[in-house]
Amino acid sequence: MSGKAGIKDVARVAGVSVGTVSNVINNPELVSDDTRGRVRAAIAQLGYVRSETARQLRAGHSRIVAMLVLDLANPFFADVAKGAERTLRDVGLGVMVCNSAGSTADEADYLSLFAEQRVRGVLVTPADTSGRTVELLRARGIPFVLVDRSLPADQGCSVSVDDVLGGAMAVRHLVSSGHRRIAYVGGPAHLAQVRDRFTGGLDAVREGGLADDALITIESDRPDVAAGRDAGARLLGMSPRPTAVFCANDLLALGVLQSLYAAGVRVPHDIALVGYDDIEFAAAAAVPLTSVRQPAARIGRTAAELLLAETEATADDDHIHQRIVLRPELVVRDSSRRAARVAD
Amino acid sequence: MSGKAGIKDVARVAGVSVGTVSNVINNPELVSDDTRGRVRAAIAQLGYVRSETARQLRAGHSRIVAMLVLDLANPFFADVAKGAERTLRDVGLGVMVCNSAGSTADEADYLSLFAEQRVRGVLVTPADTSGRTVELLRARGIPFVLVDRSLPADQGCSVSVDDVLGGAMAVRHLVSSGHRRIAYVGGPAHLAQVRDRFTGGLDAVREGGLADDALITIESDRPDVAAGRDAGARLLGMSPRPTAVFCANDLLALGVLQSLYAAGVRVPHDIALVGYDDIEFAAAAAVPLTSVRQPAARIGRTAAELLLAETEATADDDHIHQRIVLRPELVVRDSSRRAARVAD
DNA sequence: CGCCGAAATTGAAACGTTTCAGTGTATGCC
DNA sequence: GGCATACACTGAAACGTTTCAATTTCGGCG
Repeated sequence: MSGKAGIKDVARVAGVSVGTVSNVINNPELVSDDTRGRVRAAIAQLGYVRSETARQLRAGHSRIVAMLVLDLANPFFADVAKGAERTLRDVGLGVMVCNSAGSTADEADYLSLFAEQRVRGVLVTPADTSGRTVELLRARGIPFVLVDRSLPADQGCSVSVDDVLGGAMAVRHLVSSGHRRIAYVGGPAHLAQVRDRFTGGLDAVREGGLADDALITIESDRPDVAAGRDAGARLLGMSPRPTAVFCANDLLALGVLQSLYAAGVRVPHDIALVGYDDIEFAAAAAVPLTSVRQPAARIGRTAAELLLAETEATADDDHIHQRIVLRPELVVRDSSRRAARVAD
Repeated sequence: MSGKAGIKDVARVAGVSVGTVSNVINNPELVSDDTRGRVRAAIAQLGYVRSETARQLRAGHSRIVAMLVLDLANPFFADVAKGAERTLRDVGLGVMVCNSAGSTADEADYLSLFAEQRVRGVLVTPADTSGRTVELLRARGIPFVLVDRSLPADQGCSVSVDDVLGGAMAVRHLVSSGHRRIAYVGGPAHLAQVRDRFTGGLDAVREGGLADDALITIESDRPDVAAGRDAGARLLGMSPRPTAVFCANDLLALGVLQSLYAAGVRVPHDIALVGYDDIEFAAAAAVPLTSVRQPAARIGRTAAELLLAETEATADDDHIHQRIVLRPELVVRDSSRRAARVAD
């Protein structure tokens, strides 16, 4: 009895036409009080639920925005998703969060699914680095916004964070705390983010009047905790040993911390440590971690707003793509505090 | 040109009827090689993408399964979602992950959205504890499976983990390592999971021939890192001090660890520590954390399978609801190892 | 040579909405 | 009383598929 009632059934029970029922739902002010009451009663009685499917068919597009992230288990993306979700729900759009897990094939599968679903738009952090994903979306005419990646403004909207600035903030903090030998633990070098953060770090070193080799790179092959542990081990073997470490993300920093702790090296007493991303667990580490915060929720919100603007643009050309670059924020915690105190 | 082509356009270009085009897509073996070729060419030429929307309208339900979780940022749910996603994608269903953030109101909103979308089914961890959510789903005839919550088998399918057993495993481990005073740090007592884990712990204590007061409860108001820090502070003030701590989840344990570390109390040398959930960061802690692992991906997979079974049941009564309770697993790491060595 | 059945193809109905040009029906004005 | 006007409501078309009964085509067989 419940899943089956359609607008026609409601119309019959209320003794009106289907058009009137539709108006009661979508334009109540067009209908007389009396009729409206009868129709609402019929709806309640039948347990009628409007079929969004049929509605979409007529409208030509759905009320759903798809979000495709690299890793659902990464707290950063979870926060971005939350931010986007709130904004989109406020305007009545549903959000479908999907996980490409970094796989180009899965990403392509999802893009097909989205096209078939006629989603309203897509928020995406592409796994594919060749630009084919962006190309495909444009070719299919699906509005999209790149998240945590940037794109020349003529090619589409994007929201990213200034990684060069973030790297500079981290290293500037360490330099001004008196550190003169700083290790940079970075994930695979082919990632733009890893390179940008290094570039920023180098800027800060020079700014502080130090030579370039005050910043020593320790390259890790993956950006995770295990790789951080390895990097920590290598760090301990260096001589002279750096007095501070800047990691390209918090997972690496947590790994380094683990190594140092196991070896009895105290943080920040012996070595200061700075991470990147400020994931929830940065504050939860045994030594609360200084980190460069990515404004994750804000990224999500901004991306959602850009997508809405693009969606609402009536003519193709009355929308101007935007490339938004947000500022990160340095959150200083215990892991880098001692040196600061000494320097003061 | 791309987003606009319909099946009729394809039919016109290929010089066949719409029925034939549909057959090429859905039942290729019914169509002659020649025609099939022409139709496929037309599809490619026009960039035709089938409208899942129209398809759903005819079929009466969509190809999407909704998943409603309590907290997307919680790695546990992210893993559950991943497990479910894989299983469902293998049978061609899309997954829409939504986040109720524990809000009953948001949950209700999403349920309405799902009903309007005519989703194929719902995997849900209800924020609502009154059972109204389950009632609503049943009333609307939407197939559902409860995740990480259990339900009498006559009321619906559910997949949960045996929390009493998990608590017992953790405490048994500590008791057999020689601990005689064990603190239990638990979140708000009204949560069934918090109580169950305590019950299991008590079982283990008795089993070990100890008095009930060998397990001392430290109640925290929330299950997060900050609350864990508070609990750690209280723990340090106790006299005589427990030699081991069992926390109702890993976040609490990480908070406790932070307190202990700050106070110079060594883990596991001075105090052994066991968490619950085995989130990714348990292994990443400064002292890798012993924890009771919830088989998150397996929960997701199992729930998806149950939902599929329910969906595929043709008659209402040819499906028997199942209540599946999975076994947790104790993962021993450094945070509880020393005592074990001593006891051996 | 005509008929039959199988294979291939067709064309229209149906799915549940929204939209819109019309049809009534009071109301107010001259 | 006649007429314009606003208002309330109607009914059918359209959205893009799938499905299925009906039709055409064709080779083979009696």
